[in-house]
Parts: sequence; structure tokens; C-alpha cells
Amino acid sequence: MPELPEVETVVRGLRRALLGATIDGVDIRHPGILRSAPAANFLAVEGSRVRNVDRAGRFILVDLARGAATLHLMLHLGMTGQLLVVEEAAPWAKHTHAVFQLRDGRQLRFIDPRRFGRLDIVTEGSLPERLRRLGIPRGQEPLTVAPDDFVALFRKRKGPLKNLLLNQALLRGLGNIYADESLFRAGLDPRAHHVSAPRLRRLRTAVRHVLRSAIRAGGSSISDYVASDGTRGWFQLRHQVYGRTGLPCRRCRTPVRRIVLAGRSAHFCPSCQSR
DNA sequence: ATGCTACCCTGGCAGC
DNA sequence: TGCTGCCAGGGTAGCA
Repeated sequence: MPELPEVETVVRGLRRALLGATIDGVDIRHPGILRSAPAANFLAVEGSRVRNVDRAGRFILVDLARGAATLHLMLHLGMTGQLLVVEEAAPWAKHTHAVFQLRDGRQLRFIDPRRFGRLDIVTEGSLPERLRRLGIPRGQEPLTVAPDDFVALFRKRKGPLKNLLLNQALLRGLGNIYADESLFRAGLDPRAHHVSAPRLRRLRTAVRHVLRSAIRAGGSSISDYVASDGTRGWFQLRHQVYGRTGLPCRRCRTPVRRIVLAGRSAHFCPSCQSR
């Protein structure tokens, strides 16, 4: 499940592989993955060069230049999406929905069995305008948000803390795994309401630590996730609570509990995490 | 504005 | 063995 660390790993791989490469065309094999722009709009990538690869939350942004014109490609991996840079002769994976042909004979392939992933493209407009048209949430980046801003984001909000962490309009990039892992590290119950400022500061530190550790590990590979060169991450081996329902807490041996919040499983240690 | 639920979609797995 | 039914969840539409 690609969350911020997985997307960051993919972005770093794409940057290494694609910067300066020329795109000769794109084949949208399954238009259902398009978010808003019709398939015809993607014809514009022909002859463009990759100028930058970046990330906003879980959204991957590829800046393309063609002459004086710029194009902005958005890719979202959804639940099971993969972006692979391969030689064009590489074996064909099932559920390959889009293929970008590179002039040097390689291909960027978008593969997504569950088809929750999305592609979009815009051609112009100011940065905020582009981000809006690409559907990028307005939330803060968890790795750069200042302590006071982090506290301000959550202080006057209602609802369980876990739900707030999943709200991409507040903080973008956290998903179910890293929300649970961050709450465990901060010692906070996912059901906690109206959390105090000192506890929120602790949560910010925990989020940063968990995300950075996961990025160093190349992300968590649970089912489909792989980096753009096909390698798997190993942070799943370090999960403290996610996916460990009924197993002993690694800190205190109390069985890990699973409840449902925001329509998702929330995993936590009832002894180590307090409200 | 905000917070909630239903929906999309397929592979993997438990249970019979 | 083979079938059925359920579960996983990111983002968004639609609702109160």
C-alpha cells in the first residue's frame, strides 16, 4: 500500500531513471484510470523531456518540457499501483494500464490490478491553479511542517485522532499503516479526542521518525508495492502494530487490538497507547 | 465548512 | 478440489 515513504521511494527512483529522458508517446490502454483529462490530452507528451519528478503527499508529479511549453503529469498509485521503468522487451505484466515510450528504448509502465490509481495531465496555469486542477490536497507535508503549525492543524478539530491523521486536507501522505505506527510511537490512542498541544508535539516527532525510518527501509512491501526498479521495501518487518492483531505488543506483550475507525482498521496496543 | 458513509476494484484467503 | 463470500483501503461523491 503506497503511502508517503513508498511514494517517496518511487519518486527518487523515477528521478534517477527519467531525468532528462525524452518521451516519444504514451499508450493509455485502460482509460478508466484517467482522473479528469481525456486520453487525447496525453498526446501532448510526445517529444517532451522530463524536467523534474516530485511528490505532494501521495501524488507523484512529473514536470515535462517541450520547447517553451510545460506539461504537468500527475500519477497516483492508489492501493496497488506500480510504476516501473523497464526495457521495452521486458515481460508484460497483467493490468498494465498505461505505457510511456522513451526515446532510448525504455518504457515507463503503470500497472495497477485494483485500478484505484489515477493519471492526469495539465498544461498550464500558476502552481496553485495546477495543483487544484490535479486534485492535490491542500494539507501540509508531514516531514516539513513546523511544530506550531502541526499543533494548529489538529487543535480545534473534532473526531478521533486517527481520523484526523488520515485527513489529507490537514496532513498529506499518511495512510493507514503509518498513521497506526505513528500513534503507537507517540503512545496515543487512535480514538483520542481533543488532544493537548504537548501530546500533538510528541505525535509530530513520532510521525517524522516513523516516516524517515520507513523511507530509509525503502517503504513497506505488504502485497504489491515495489519501487520503480522492482525492488521491495522491508519496513513491514519493523511494524509495531499494523497487521499484528492479537499478537503481543513488541513493547509490553499485551495483545494488539484492532478496531474500525474512519472505515479502516486501526491497530493499537491498549496498554501502551492512552487517550 | 465539516464530518460521515458508500462506492470503486481485484487478488487472496477462510470456510465449507 | 472448487466454490462462495468476505476483506484490504485511497480518494471522492453525495449526504446531513
